[in-house]
Amino acid sequence: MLDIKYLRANPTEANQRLIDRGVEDGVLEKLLEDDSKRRDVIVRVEELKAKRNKVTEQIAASKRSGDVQSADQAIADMQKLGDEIKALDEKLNEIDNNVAKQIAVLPNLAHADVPIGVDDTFNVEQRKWEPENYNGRPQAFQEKPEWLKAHYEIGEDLGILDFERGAKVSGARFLYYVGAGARLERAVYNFMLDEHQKEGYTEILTPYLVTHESMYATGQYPKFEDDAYQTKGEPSLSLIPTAEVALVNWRRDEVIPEEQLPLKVTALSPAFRQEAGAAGKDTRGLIRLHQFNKVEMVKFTKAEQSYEELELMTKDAENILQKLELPYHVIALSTGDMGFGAAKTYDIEVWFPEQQRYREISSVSNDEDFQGRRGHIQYRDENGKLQFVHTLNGSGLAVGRTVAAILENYQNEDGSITIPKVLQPYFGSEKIDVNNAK
RNA sequence: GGAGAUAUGGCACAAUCUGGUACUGCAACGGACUCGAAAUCCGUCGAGCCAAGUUUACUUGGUGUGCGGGUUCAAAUCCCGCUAUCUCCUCCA
Repeated sequence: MLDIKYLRANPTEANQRLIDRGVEDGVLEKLLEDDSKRRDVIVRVEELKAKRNKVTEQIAASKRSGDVQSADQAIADMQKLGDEIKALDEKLNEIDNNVAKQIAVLPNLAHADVPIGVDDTFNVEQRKWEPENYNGRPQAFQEKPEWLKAHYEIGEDLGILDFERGAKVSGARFLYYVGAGARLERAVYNFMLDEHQKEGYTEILTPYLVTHESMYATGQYPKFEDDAYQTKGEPSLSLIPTAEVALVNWRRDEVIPEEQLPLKVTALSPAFRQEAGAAGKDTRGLIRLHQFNKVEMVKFTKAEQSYEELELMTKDAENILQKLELPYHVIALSTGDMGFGAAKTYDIEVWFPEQQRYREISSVSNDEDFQGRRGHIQYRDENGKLQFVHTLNGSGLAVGRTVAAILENYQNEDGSITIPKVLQPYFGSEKIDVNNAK
């Protein structure tokens, strides 16, 4: 949520920054008009309430002193005032809700660093990384050999990814991992969690169903309600679209002791997404599923340290790819390509040799105080004043996409898969063989 | 799922039956005593949120007794609904 005081004080600047984030011109103007109406009503109703409080005190005093007559007179006078207050309160309530609704759907403002642009063509590459030693693989398969297969073909040929039965049981965009496939997935997320723990993140296991209030605090609701799965009945719960929701809300409505900041947590969870609006995109393979595993990192930080921590968190995600020896690059997202709550985002994209292109495998964002404000997550600064924490979130990494990247980058001409060195202790062997993929 | 109990400042609690400035203690903060500290004494102390005014820190008003409603001139107190916690029963991994 944006700070209404900032919007009031800097309407022109705020309007331009909102336009950069894809908000229509005029939306802010309407909001500020209603906000001004709101304050007019507050002034009026508070005057009346102050009067009522005074008279009520007098009534109490009269009754104590036994002056029943003047008390009765005052009570009769106050009846009308009570009705007025009630009517104004109702009106104020209506305006309040109206203003709250308008501000709830405004995205976060972008940090000054962020490239301005309407879509992903304005993103800017920050750096590129390739392993020195490809374990005997042709370098990034930049000249694509004829035998090179897409990850889903390898997976199906080896019998370790079963998309067909996934579709039978749950529909499109679901799958079964079988044997070595399931084990590889487990090796990957165990490796990731261990790495993050070494960097000081506390491992958390979270609920996967959360209230609408939680979805509001992290910014999924009310604007993106169609993207989530919800349970029937009261209260309706939402399946988390990312562990970020469960991790950030962990400390909702709390004041975090300053000395605990930055507070770093990590969690493995399935992520459930309707993928509304992605029909026909990435229909094959592990790239875009309704349910996928992801290891997520979240940080709660003080305001002045959040950008430094954003760089560090990005490095923590990159560290995983470097140890897995997978080529990637880091890009800074433009104002038009960032998510709703982000003030600045780096995407990490990993090389898929069969597609001959980079695909997103991690997204690391600083939301500044956007979520802290929505979810009332605070800390006391050195002056003892309450401040909203800054929150950061990043995939570290999407597990399914990592498995896909390993299958494509580590495939051999005979159809077998070499297991990346760092995963071998987790996986239990060095290879997935063609004839023995269990 | 059924029954009962509980929810009040940072903490512990009183006021709830019988509506009328939310008690007290601890902690915290300021001061006195002291070379200094402890003890003692005096004083302050409802966090937060909203608004107005002076301008950066205050002042005033509103709100604030788990949450949401209702009754009333007035609600911690009466009425309705909800949530969480505890106990018992039931069920279960």
